[in-house]
Amino acid sequence: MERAFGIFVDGIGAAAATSGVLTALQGRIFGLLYLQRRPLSLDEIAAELEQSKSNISVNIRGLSDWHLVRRTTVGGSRRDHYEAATDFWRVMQEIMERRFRWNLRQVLATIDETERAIAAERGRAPLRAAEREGTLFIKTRLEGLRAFFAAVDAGVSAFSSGKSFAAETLQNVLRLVPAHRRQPD
Amino acid sequence: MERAFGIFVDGIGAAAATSGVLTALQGRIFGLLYLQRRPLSLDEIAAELEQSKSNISVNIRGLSDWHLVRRTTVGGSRRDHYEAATDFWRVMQEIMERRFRWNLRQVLATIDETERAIAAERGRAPLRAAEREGTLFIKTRLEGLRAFFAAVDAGVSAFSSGKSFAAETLQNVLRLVPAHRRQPD
DNA sequence: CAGTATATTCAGAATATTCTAAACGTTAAG
DNA sequence: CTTAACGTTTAGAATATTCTGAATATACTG
Repeated sequence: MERAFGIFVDGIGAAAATSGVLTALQGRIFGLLYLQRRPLSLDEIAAELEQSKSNISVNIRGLSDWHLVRRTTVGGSRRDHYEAATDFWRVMQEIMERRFRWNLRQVLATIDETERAIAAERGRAPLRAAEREGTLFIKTRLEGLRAFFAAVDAGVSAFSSGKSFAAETLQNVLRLVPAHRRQPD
Repeated sequence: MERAFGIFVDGIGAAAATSGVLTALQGRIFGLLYLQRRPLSLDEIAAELEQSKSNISVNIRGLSDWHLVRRTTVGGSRRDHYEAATDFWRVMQEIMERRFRWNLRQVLATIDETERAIAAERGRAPLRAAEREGTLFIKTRLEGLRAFFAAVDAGVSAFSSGKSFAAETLQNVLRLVPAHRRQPD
């Protein structure tokens, strides 16, 4: 049984490490708790995974943030105990909202900032013909990027609030952008 | 204009850094190329971003892998030149297939391995009653995890091959697992 | 074929991340 | 009120990642 536990804990750890959301240790903590019938204390987790208690403490907070682990209180002990959550749908929603969509909006915000900077710049210097042409190109590019990211954002929003969402919707958005921006390849 | 460029390049770089898919530098390379009307050479990119050519070389390969950048050849020069791709749908498909689904399958493979290890272990030692009960619990947990990840994998597959996909489908999978595994919270 | 222009690989430097152990703060028990 | 049992913060050690410049490989030019 020891062997099987190790395989699971390390396997989930490895998957977590490449997820872009959790660290390897967070994956291992979750793996350990998930196969446990009772909540474990910080010290038990630290001993089992051969890590310092402080490291477990800080990493488990991240897991709680994603609702992958919950803190419970166990009778007869004043230690905090933790158990794995099993509502994976909730976890997924949380990640989509707080990570994925946040990331999409970073891009949208950057596009806005860039356009404001262009407008400010234009006000200052006189505009020659060649420059105006260049600015138009850039604006078109920015709009193309915005269209895509806004569509994905809307799609993720719809999905995570339970609505159906078709890939086609996204692809339609792409069809609306000027042809010169698309490439065959 | 300098100013606006910088904002865009760094903004996309920052977004890329937290995407879990690209590094900050890869984001900046893409940002730079995306606002360019003509392909740039490695040296031009290196100069613009103040990085060594070798670093650009290695990072741009990653961008090509995701189809975010394409290598072209420019008349009159024998340098490789690069331009930003604009088929973001394709990029997304690529990431979903080669990154996201690959990650999901890592988890599914770990579950398989774990179950095989349990079976092997059981063959060796004699099985006491308490142990059999414990094994049942673990198997149930593994099945719950598998159900979720398999459903997400199927969903992503459907989505990226253009079919519609409803969140509901996923949530239905969850409803099928034993009640004791779900938690109110 | 020799020479030059280019991209890539690689060893080690620079930097960022993760981890530990000690210090600190807080709460409960005696 | 004092002490012990915790969890958290923090400074620095350990480790991993990213970046550079030199060495190497590749391919074009004459």
